[in-house]
Amino acid sequence: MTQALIRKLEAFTALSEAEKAAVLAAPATVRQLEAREDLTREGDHVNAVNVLLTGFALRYKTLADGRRQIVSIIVPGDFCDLRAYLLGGIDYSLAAVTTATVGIIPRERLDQLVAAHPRLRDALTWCGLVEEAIAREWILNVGQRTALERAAHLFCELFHRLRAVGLTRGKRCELPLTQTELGEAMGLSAVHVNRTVQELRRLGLISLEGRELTIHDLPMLEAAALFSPAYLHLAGRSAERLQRA
Amino acid sequence: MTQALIRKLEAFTALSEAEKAAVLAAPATVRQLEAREDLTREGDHVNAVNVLLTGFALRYKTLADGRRQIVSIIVPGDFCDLRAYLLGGIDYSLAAVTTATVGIIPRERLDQLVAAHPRLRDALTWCGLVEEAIAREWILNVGQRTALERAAHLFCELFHRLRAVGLTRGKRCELPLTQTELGEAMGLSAVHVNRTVQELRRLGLISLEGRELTIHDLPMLEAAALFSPAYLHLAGRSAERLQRA
DNA sequence: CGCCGTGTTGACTATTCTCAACCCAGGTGG
DNA sequence: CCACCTGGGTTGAGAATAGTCAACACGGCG
Repeated sequence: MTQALIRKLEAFTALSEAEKAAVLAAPATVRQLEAREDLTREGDHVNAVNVLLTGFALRYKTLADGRRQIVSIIVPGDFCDLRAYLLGGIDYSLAAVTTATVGIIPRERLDQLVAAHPRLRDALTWCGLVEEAIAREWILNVGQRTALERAAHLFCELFHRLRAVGLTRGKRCELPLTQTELGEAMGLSAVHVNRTVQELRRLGLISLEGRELTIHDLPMLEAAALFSPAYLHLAGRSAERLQRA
Repeated sequence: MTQALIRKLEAFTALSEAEKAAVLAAPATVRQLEAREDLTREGDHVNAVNVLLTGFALRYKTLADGRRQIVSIIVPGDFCDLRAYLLGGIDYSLAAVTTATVGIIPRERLDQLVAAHPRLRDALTWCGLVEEAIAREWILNVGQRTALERAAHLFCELFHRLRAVGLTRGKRCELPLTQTELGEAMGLSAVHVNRTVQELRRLGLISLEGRELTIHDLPMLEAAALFSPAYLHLAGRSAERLQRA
C-alpha cells in the first residue's frame, strides 16, 4: 500500500530490500477519509506523519473573509505533514478530495525508522525539498503565468507526478478536482477556469471529462505552459550521482 | 556574525552554550557578495550550505521569455540553500540585493555539527519547515489577496522576520528592494506597485523612502493585509512545548 | 420527481497591465 | 564645477485580462 511512496523515494535513491520492507511496515494504522473530509485544520498539532496511500487530497489556506487558496495537491505517495510535529501548530488545512486512505506513522516509529536506515533520512529530507520546490513553482505559476499557461502548467505537473508513481494510463490520469477547486489552486475564478479549460480543449491539447484528464499532446501542452520538469526532481537518482562525484 | 541565525534558532528551542558555539563556528569561510551578484543559478549543484550573515538576498525563478518571479526574500540568519545538496540541481537562482556576506558551511561540516549536537538537527529541519510555510503563504498572497493586501502583507512579513532577528529599530526597518523587485515578488507590475504603495502612504500606514520602511500603525497594516503571524512560527519555543506535552 | 452540485454561457465591471513620458538624485567624466 | 547619464520613482491614458452576477443545462441521487 505504500508502493507509491517507495516508487517516489526511488527517484532519489535505489532502496535495499530491507529499506523497502521498513517503509512498507512504517504505517502503524491506516485511516479512511470520506470525500471532502478534513484530515487537519489550521492550528492543529500533530504527532505523527501521514502518507497518502490512495485518493487525492488538498492542502489549503483561507483568509478571514473566506477566500481560499489551495497550496498543494497531494497524490498517493506524498506526505501530508512531513515533520510537521516540529511546528507549534500547523499553518494549513488538509482535506480529502475523493475518498482516500492515509497511512499513519507515529513520530517514534519514524525516528526508529531513520535511525535503523540512515539513508531513509536523506530520502525523507529530499521529499521535503521537492515539496518546497513545487511550492516555489506554484508561486511562479500564480505570480507570472497567464490563465492559459497556469492551467496547462497545473495539468503538466499533475501528469508528471502521477506518472512517477505509476498512476497514469497512457495519456490519461485521474483529476477529481472540480473547476472551482482548480480555480482555488490557480488563483482564478471558477468561471475563468471554465473558459480557460475550454480554450485548451479547443486547441486540441486536452480533454477533461468525468474526473479524468487526457493529454493529447504533452510536448505541446508543456510548451504552452512554459513547463520544464526539472523542479519536480524526478529525473532520477540524485543520491547516486552525488556518490559518483 | 551568525548571531541572527542563533537568534532565529532560539525561536524554536533554547540552545546550550556549546550548541551556540558550534553554530558560530560552523561557517568555514565567509564570502562577500556585491549588490546584484548571483550566488546560485538555476541548475547549479551545491555541496555546501550558505547562511546569509548580512544584507538582503532574493530567491527567484524565471520563465523562458524573461518574466521573473521572486519566490523568497532572504534576510540575515536565513539559509540560502538548506540541504539543497541533496537535489540533483537547484531549481532557483539566488541574488544579493545589497552588498551581502554569506557564511559557507561545507556539507561534511554540517554533518559533523548535527552528529555532535542532535538537537541542532531538529532546529535545522524546523528552519526548512518555516521556509516552506512562508512559501505557502506567498502562494496565498499572490493567489488571493488584492494588490493593496499583498503589499501590506509583504511589509508585515518582512517586519516580523527582521524583528525576530533584531534588525528593526522601533517602527523602522531596512527595505532595499526597488519597486520593480517588489512587483516581481508580488506578481504585480512596477507601475501598479507604485500606485499601491502610494495608497498605503495615503492611508497613513507606512512610509517608504531611501530604502527604509516605516510602519506607522502595525495593527492597522496587519488588518489591511489580513495578516496573521502564525505561519512564521516565531511565537516561540515549539520544541519546549513539545517536551512538556 | 425534484433537488443539488457542477459545468456552461452572456453581459457587464473592475482590477491590473502596458506604453510612454517625465522627474529627480546621485555618480561620472570632461 | 558642471553636464550628462542612468536608475528609480511617478503620472496619465487606454487596453486587456480576469472577476462578478445571473441564468440555465445536465446528471445523479434521495
